[in-house]
Order: sequence, then C-alpha cells, then structure tokens
Amino acid sequence: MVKGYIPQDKVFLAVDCIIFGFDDEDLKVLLIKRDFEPAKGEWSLMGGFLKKNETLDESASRILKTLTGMNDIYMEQLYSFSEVDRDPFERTISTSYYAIINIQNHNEELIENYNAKWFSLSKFPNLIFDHNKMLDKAIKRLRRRTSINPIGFELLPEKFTMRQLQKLYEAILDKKLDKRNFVNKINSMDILIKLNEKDMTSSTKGSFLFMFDREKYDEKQGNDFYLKL
Amino acid sequence: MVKGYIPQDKVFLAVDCIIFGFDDEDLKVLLIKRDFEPAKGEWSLMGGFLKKNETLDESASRILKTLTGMNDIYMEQLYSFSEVDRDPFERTISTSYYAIINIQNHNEELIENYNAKWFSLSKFPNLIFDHNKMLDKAIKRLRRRTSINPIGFELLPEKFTMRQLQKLYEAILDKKLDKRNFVNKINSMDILIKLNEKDMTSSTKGSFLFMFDREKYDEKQGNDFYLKL
DNA sequence: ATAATAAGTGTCAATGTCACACTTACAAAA
DNA sequence: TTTTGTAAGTGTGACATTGACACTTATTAT
Repeated sequence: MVKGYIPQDKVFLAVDCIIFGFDDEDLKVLLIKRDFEPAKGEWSLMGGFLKKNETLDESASRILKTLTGMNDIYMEQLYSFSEVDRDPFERTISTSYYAIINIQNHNEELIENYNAKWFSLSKFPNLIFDHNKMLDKAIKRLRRRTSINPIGFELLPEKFTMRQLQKLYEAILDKKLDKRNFVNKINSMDILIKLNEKDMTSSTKGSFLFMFDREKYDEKQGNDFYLKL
Repeated sequence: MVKGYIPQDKVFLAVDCIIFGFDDEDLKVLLIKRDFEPAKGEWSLMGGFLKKNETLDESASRILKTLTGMNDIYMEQLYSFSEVDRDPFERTISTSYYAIINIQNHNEELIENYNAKWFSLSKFPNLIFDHNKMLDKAIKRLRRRTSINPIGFELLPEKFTMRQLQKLYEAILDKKLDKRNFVNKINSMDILIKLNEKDMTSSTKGSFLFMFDREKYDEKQGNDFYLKL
C-alpha cells in the first residue's frame, strides 16, 4: 500500500444532474419521482453513481442520455457536495452537473418511465437530500453564465424569433428587459443569422426567424467577447 | 443493499490545494516536493484524502493547516477532476480547492518539513498527474474572482499602500494598470480606510497606509456591488 | 542648494448603458 | 371596404463608465 491510500476511506461518488429546459414562457427543470429507496416517492434530481471506468463528465452524459435519450447536451460541472450525512443511507459525495436542453427534443417515453416531470422554476416541489441546494446553485450559475456566454441558444429551437430569445433571457435572468435595447444589444453582438422567413403564429404581421451563427460565435470566443444583459 | 449502491463502485476521493501567496512583486504558489510514492521526488500540489467524517471543505482546511499552520484561510472549491488514470496507482477522483494566504503568516518550519517551496507563477516546475491543469484552472478562477469580488486583500498585510495593492492586482491579472485610474476606481468603491500613518520604506516622501474595511465591504455585498479592473 | 525618487492627483474624449413611444403590417370583425 | 386590434419593428438623447494621458509635491541624500 502506498502512503495515504487507506481502503476504508473509499466513498461512493454520485453524479446528480440539474436539467434545464424552456417552453416559450418558463424556464423549467426536469425532476424525477423516485420509485426506489431511499426516499421513495419523493422528488429528486436525476442521478447515478460514478462507474469504475468513466470520468465524471462521461457519467453525467450517461445519466442525461438515460433520461432524455439525447447525446451532446450542453453540460457543465457545478460543484461537489459532501456533507457527511447528506445521504442518510451511506456516505456519498455528489458531484452535480447542470445541463440545458431544447425541451422539444427529449424522449417523452423515457421521461414517463422514470416518472419525470418538468417543473417551472417558480413552482417546484421540495427535493430530497441537498438537491434543493444544488438546484439553487445551478440557477445562480446559469444566470451568471448566460450573462457572459450565450449558451441560452441551446434552449431554443433551431429557428426562433427575437421575442422568443428575449423571453428566454427574461426567464433565465428573472427580469423584464426592454425590447429595443435587447434587439440592439443582440444585433451588436453579430452572432445571429436573420432568415428570410417569418413565424406567423405569434401575430398577424409575423416575425422574422433567426438562427444562431455558431461559426461567428466561435470566432469571437477567445477575444474578449462577452454578452451582458 | 439499496438500489444503485454497489460497493465496488467506491473510489478514493482526494483533495488537492492550490495555495496562492504574494510577496510584493510576484504572485506565488506553494508546491511540495514529494518524499513518498507515487511520483516521489517530483513536485505537486499539497493534497490528502477525504476522511470518513469530514466534508470536502473540512478536508481542505485540514490540509491547509497541516502545511501552513494557519486557520481560517480564504478558500474556495475549484473543480473535481476524474480522468480514469489520472492517478497511476489507484482510481482516484480529486476535488481541488484554491486558497489565498498572506505569505508572511505561514509557518516556515512546517513548510520545510514538507519540502515545500513558493514558486512564482511565471516560473514553476512541471507537476505530477493533472496538477498542472488544476493550477491553470485555479489561476483563471482567481483572476475572474478578483475582478468581481476583492478577495485579493487576503494576500496583503493588514496595512498596505496603494502601490502594494496595485502591484497585487497587476500580478493577479498579469497586466499593467494605470496608477491614477486604479486609485480612482479603488476610492470609488469606498471599502478602504486611509490611515494617518505612512510607510517610509518605499520612498523618501513616504506613502499612506490603508486598511481593508470589512464592514463597509460586507454592507455592499448583496447589492450589486462589484469591482472591475 | 540641488538632485533624485516615488507619491499623489484631474480632465477630457469615447464608449456603453438605459429609458423611452410611435409606426407598420396584417387579419379579423364590423 | 373600412375599421380595429395585435404584436413587430425601429432610433435618439441623457447619463455613467472607461481609459488615455503628465505634472507637482514631499522628502532624503549628496
């Protein structure tokens, strides 16, 4: 045995995922109703245990795929939670990840299998263990992140209107934004493609659709480009 | 056994600490030369294993105290690293913390016992495992953090001159700042107490000493106060 | 006296941010 | 066919912030 490595210090390492989605009005989070112990019947984040041969990122991807059926989800490690009795059954450390997905792309069937449900951030149930703290931290991080880095686009369909984009940012930042200022700022960033196509569902006049221009965005990254709303 | 908890999935959870200090000119990091396996003789961050009955924060505090003799060090969890073979001896996940200390307060003797040494950030040795990545991430985080939240004061003696404070920020941000703009900005934050006392070592004229006003600072926190340099 | 050294101090131009209101395009109803 | 209702789309001006820039002051040593 090499100095310092003492087998009884081994612990379970869980990965819990805060999954954000957006549905035109509200920022939502995907929660599961546990049909297994401990805390059966209560709401929690989707989670799992780190396996022998995977990294934390891989573990989070696996868990996300299990519940949503989706690959290549935007995802970021959040924080590792370690209160000694956070899990009443066994000492378990949990590294949390948050993910943001286009709410239309997920697999309905899987979600039903797992008793999962989307909850508005303004009204969600109490969660097991320290999952409330995790969600809280994820929301704060998401807000800060979207102010710096327009990851919010992951939450919208491929083609979207300015109004949708503004609503998304209003939902994430939880405040009203001025329409003109918003459009001016987004335009000044020059990372959208305006399509010759209108969405006619929202008004009689119709509103132009836009796409996120990932190429332009990637170019700007690394300079000192950032978004402040 | 409760569903999901499979004993063979248990892992070692290490805590590695990036310890920053400042000495009037340079931002420095405290590294140890390992006199134990694995990687004996190489440089690394100070670390240890999470114990059965401590949180990650407590573990990091314990490790910091072991090497510096100091309590109540400013410290923040950084990231959890989990590459499968990051530690060649055993599967080990590492949660890293960074800490910033007043370089004059540490215990010289302890540092010698652990073969530890302060290295300038502009010139430090290669580190074992993924410790280079950790250090890199810590520097980036420290830069962002000090731009938002003036934690930098932890790195200075209790009484300091404007010049010292400016040099500290120049060291952290790795760029020259304009003297007048710097003073104006710091003054506009109104979180320093100007003392009726001069430091006479740096010039014939002498320069006024200041103290950090934690009360005023704490008041401003929670509003939307932040420092941008 | 004067030479040398670091401390201390203010202005202006450019840019970014924020508040603010009317016109336009279209469809549905009268 | 005119009117009405609805959301889309668009520009300006006041104010605050940022950043570039250079001389005077206090003191000690020569």
